[in-house]
Amino acid sequence: MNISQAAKYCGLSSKTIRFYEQQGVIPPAQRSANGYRTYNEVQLDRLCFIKRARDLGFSLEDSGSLLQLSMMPNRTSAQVKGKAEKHLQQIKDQIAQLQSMQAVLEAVVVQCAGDEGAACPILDKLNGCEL
Amino acid sequence: MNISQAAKYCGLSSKTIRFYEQQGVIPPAQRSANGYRTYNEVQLDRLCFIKRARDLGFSLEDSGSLLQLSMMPNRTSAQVKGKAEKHLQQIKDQIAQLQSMQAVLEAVVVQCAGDEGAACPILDKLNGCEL
DNA sequence: TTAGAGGTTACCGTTACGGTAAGGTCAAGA
DNA sequence: TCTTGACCTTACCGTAACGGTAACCTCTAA
Repeated sequence: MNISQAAKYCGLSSKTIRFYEQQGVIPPAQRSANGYRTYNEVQLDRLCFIKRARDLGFSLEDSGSLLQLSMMPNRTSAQVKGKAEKHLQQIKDQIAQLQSMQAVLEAVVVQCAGDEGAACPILDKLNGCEL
Repeated sequence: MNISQAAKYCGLSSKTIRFYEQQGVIPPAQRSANGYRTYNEVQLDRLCFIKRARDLGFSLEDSGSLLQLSMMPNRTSAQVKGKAEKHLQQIKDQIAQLQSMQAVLEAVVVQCAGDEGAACPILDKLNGCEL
């Protein structure tokens, strides 16, 4: 299986797969006689694993670590859970931060006429006026 | 007022202020005889404006555009509201995405024993097992 | 034979800074 | 006066996770 087929199968781009390989997130793909990368089921599974971890917001480095753990029989679920919980907390923090931005923005957008006039509560807010 | 004092006043770093100037987000600061940047109230206000916009999640480019609008008497509040609403929508999208990650992660973290065993629902999930 | 599709490496650009280096400036103490 | 430390300057590298582009090779079908 060529790289573009593997990419389509996993929902990645060819460039992304090469990048993962170059970063050491996945082991180097085997090459056929013409130098093209080839992928078998095991490699496909690894790619999909990384894709799923990335979709859950894990960093590429963490995704690689999780893949390593997944392949180690002597791992402990505590190791994995630790990483997952840490990541989960980061997500919660991000959500909280975004929600506070959202609250301020919504409050101020509602008050803005959005017409041809120059008066604007949004700019007032950014200028430090309390309102 | 020197750059580090201005930085402290606005809650920025000196490097960040220099970066903003170099990016054209704020006009170049005046220099005293020794070549040091100096800041007066007007410049401080601009810096704080950018800081507040950044704190609301606006990109540096958008923050600069908003500052431009703020200084233009012939602006319309519709221009500002348009940018704010677009940004607000992006924030909402980000929150939704993070929340879906959070839901999956929480569901799977709860099921993980987090002990010395190798069995791990988190890795199962990443390996594509439905559970 | 040739065109087009797909493969390869390599390098630049993105965002918003932080880190570090190499050097000039200023105020205060010995 | 000398020095020391804190502050300023510019300039360049690194970050995360790719996408874009160039220059070139390889395969397949008409």
